[in-house]
Amino acid sequence: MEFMAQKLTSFFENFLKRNSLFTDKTILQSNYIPSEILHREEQIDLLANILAPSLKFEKPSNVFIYGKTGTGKTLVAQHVASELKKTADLKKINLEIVYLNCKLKKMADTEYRLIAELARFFGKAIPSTGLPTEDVYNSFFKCIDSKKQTIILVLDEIDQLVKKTGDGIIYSLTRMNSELKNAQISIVGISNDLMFADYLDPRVKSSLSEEELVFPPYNALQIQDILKKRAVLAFKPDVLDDGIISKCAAYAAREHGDARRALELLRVACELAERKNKNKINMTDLDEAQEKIERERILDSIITQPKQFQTTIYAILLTCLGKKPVFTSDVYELYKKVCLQTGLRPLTQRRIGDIIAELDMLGIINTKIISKGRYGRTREINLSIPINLRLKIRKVLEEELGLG
DNA sequence: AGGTATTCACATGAAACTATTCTCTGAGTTAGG
DNA sequence: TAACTCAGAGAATAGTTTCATGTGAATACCTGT
Repeated sequence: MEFMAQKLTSFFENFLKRNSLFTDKTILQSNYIPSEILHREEQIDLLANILAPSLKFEKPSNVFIYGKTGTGKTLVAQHVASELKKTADLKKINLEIVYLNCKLKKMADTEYRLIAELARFFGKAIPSTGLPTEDVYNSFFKCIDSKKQTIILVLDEIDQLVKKTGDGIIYSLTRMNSELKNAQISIVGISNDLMFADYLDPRVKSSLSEEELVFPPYNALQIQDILKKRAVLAFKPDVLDDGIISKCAAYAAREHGDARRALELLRVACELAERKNKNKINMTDLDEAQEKIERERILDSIITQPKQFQTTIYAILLTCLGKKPVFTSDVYELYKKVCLQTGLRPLTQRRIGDIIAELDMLGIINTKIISKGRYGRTREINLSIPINLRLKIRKVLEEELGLG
């Protein structure tokens, strides 16, 4: 005991003595807003031009921004918005910019919540439930029309909202302009899904995308630039071995140019190196970081799933141990048995089918709909969990579900 | 042999149901004047 | 009579169930040579 305590104390002492490889870790975190945004000059310019009329109290065109994850859409939108707001405040112009992420659960992922959130932004107290949506609309409407002002509404991940609840909200919002006497609203929609516009009603589509902005993926060189710039701020000099940044960039470029991922990779690699008491990062750290990120992603998404989902995953896991091609029915049979053991009320196959589809979305499994001709049509399910992780996940799930 | 038509075993859609959380409304109750 | 309490009606939402319809290609079934 004494010895252990001694050991711990000295560990902590060493920890403090150990010089960190970072000068400022926050620079590499995804919510950090850099002072200068690289390789997006064109988009920044365009967006600024589109929104600028608001400074003269002319209604800016609605804009539709799309590009894959990690291409800087949100960053650019927020940057332009905050600059615009600064100028407007300086010139005493009534301009409000509201940024809402439609994907955040319990925030703006339904029509009611979106409007409620907007109304709250303008100082109304709106309860989370109980009121008819219509009332909230009215309340919001009255509130913004009480004075002459321009409102720019930035809706991030708008595709999630529309997929879930339809395009009625956007329609109402765009139409609102013709009823407002004093105020005016413009919408900036941001979407990851390039095909998103196809789901929209043509009328909504044309009004939402009066202007369109496309964010192409970064290429490897551009990611390198971004990484280098941040690395200078985030790390102490000479921490990075030659080639680390370019390898990092190469990884990310392969993953459709996701800069966020490249930054995360770099950060995690550095943390690992630091923990090993090294004063430089090398390729091994990078590889380990890659693996760690993947592992945590999977483990985390599994642990946070509801019981029914976990049970389904467990059933898939076990079914996959046996034979090669695994179908929905196989999983369902095993799922029912597992439910019997855990005392969980089994859901219908219909529902399990949906759950399997959702797990596919999450990237925990891989499914493909195949036709077995005369013998029907079903999903072929594959686990996309690396083999060395499966045992661990199985144990975790057994614990979560209370299985012996 | 070559060409349709069937058929299977689910997928996929739509609507309706259940349960929970929370508001609003109005009837009934209470306390003070 | 004003203030308060409390039950009931009604909304929003998430997670399901029920019922209905869709679907790709391996087979079964023809057809005419």
